Amino acid sequence: MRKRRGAGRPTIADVADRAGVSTITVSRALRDPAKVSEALRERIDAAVRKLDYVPHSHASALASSRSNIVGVIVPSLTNNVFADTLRAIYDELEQGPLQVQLGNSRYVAAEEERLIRIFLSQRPAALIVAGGDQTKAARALLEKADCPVVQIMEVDPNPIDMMVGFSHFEGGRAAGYHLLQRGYRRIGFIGARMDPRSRRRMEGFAEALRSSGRYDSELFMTTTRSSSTSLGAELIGALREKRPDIEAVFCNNDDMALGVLFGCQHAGLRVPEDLGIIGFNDLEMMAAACPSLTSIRTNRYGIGKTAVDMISARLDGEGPENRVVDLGFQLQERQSTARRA
Amino acid sequence: MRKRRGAGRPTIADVADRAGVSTITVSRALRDPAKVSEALRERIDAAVRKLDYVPHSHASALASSRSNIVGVIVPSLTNNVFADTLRAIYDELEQGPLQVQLGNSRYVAAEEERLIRIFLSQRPAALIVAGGDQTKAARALLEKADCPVVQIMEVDPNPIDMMVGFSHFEGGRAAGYHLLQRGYRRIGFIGARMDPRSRRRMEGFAEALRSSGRYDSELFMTTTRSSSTSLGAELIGALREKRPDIEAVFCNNDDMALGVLFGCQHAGLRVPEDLGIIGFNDLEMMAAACPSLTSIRTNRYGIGKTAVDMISARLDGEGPENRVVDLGFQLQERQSTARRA
DNA sequence: TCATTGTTTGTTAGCGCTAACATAATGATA
DNA sequence: TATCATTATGTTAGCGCTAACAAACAATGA
Repeated sequence: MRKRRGAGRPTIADVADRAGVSTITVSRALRDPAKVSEALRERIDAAVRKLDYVPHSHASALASSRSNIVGVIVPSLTNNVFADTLRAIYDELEQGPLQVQLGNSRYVAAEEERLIRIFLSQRPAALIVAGGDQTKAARALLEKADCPVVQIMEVDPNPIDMMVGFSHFEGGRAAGYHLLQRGYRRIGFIGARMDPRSRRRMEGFAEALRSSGRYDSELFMTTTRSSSTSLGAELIGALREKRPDIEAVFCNNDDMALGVLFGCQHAGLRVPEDLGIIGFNDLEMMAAACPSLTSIRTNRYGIGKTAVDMISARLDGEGPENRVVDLGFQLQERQSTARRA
Repeated sequence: MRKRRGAGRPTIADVADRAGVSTITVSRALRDPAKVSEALRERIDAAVRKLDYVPHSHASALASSRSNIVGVIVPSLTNNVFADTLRAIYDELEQGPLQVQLGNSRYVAAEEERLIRIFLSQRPAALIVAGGDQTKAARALLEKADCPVVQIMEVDPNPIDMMVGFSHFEGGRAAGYHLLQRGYRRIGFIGARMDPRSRRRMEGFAEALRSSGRYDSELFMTTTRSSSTSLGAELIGALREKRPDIEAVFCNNDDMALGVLFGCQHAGLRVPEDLGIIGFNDLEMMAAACPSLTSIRTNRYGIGKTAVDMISARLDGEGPENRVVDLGFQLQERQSTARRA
């Protein structure tokens, strides 16, 4: 006799035998209990517990051409911004039958496209991708994917399917208005990485300054290097060397803002008297810093939670109420911009 | 005729037809090209490219009882320490055929055990878990798992299978010796979360102080709350209230150390003159801070990279050279402990 | 009473792939 | 040349599950 493979763990057939029913009834009892009578359901549940049965997800995926995997593609694993959103996704998803599969696109659109291909080849239950700047090919793939797709971190009137986030342009603009309102006049911008979302923040910021005739491109300094605290310190140094008259600066994220603060302290500058600082995202340390740092607070955990809610609603057959959800942002005013206007 | 399911994407049979060979030959050509002759291999490769064929991982996993998934279980997604290690794992793994599946145990041993069960039920190619403090049941499961298992972040003479990390006890001890050597006398400890690794750091630290007769339990303050910058500021305030004579403090991680710095600045204390500060991990911002912060540097990226190397070696049939790899740590002396001894 | 509808359970045939065995082709050896 | 070992390819039978169809049964109503 030919050797049996993979023997060992109990299968759905073992459960069916023990409960005295057919395998399909077990399958139904596990996936959609309402389809099975009370009596059988109880016998099946007992058998499952007794045998310590765990469904074989690969077999299920093969038979149904539908896996229990939710693919999540983010551009960075080290950026705290995504960490909070990921945490929410895991918190929400790990309770149900769905599993997270995480991909790291490293801020490279082609890499994102490659990951989308790989994930789609596994027939995911749903897909979550960051932002709205996919390649044409990637967008086409996602549009014809027969699973829910949620774009996170941004809002856009033309989502691929669903979207939850906030307007980076408006966030940047709010930062600009705040500095203007505080009476700062020579206002600059420091940005690292300059991915599409950072760019939109910068554009919103520039727009605000322009509306008051205060836009000065010489005070804008960007780099494609990845953001870090030391880079923030370095760039404010370079910017002040070029333009010692700078009065305030908006940083494209909080790490950079913290670095600017440290740079000022090393240079003996007073914040906010000599330089006003505003960051973006409002990470936890911003409130603790000395002086505390003004920032634009974003609801990163809420974005992850909402994305999963949207997916769940769709999988349960209810369309979500809105295909695009704007979770907004709030200005957190703190000492670093508290100059007497 | 009964409706066919899942039609659509090309299967291995389509590739086989086009290349004029059997399916098993295609399967072999893709998994182990050396087993197939040059001529066929080329025809198969051409067919694969032409059809844009992507293997169906679930079908493969089902047939072979072996998936291409490497399960990774970490206690936190927001802790930067794990972010660096995860990044390394992704960097190394995403080049090959293996996929990462990430689980978040939230520092709860029972949750870790649950995740281990789920992951093992998918017959992973390998498993990476943080630390050496699994529940008995979890350890038993991992010991009889028929896949490579790597414990990361720590070293221990009795690994489940393989291990890469460093000694937290020694790291803590090094911090203690450093403060003693700098001439600090009333030396304290601030720790949040107090997971097993933090506890070992504290024990090593206490050991160092004891060896000089400088251990004072009143100067040790811990909490199970999760670590954050604001918590660091809060705890140093509480500690100084109790013992205003404290001269230096070791924080169980860098976030806490940064918070202590901010707390001192808010209170008008000079660092390092009034209070010496040393952290743990040496995150990027430590060098940028003002004053720059002393820390124990750990090789987090290297840990992830080594873990994957060990797995690859094992999967390629070569055992790794050593089952336990100690990547060590280095003291990074900076301004925050630069008191004239 | 019997057709009609809905509900519950079962039978069958795969999903796409690979392990195990089988066989053909090739080379080495006596 | 016959024999054996080796390599290259093929045939067959599942892996564990679920979609589609089928059948049995109960409830309903004219």
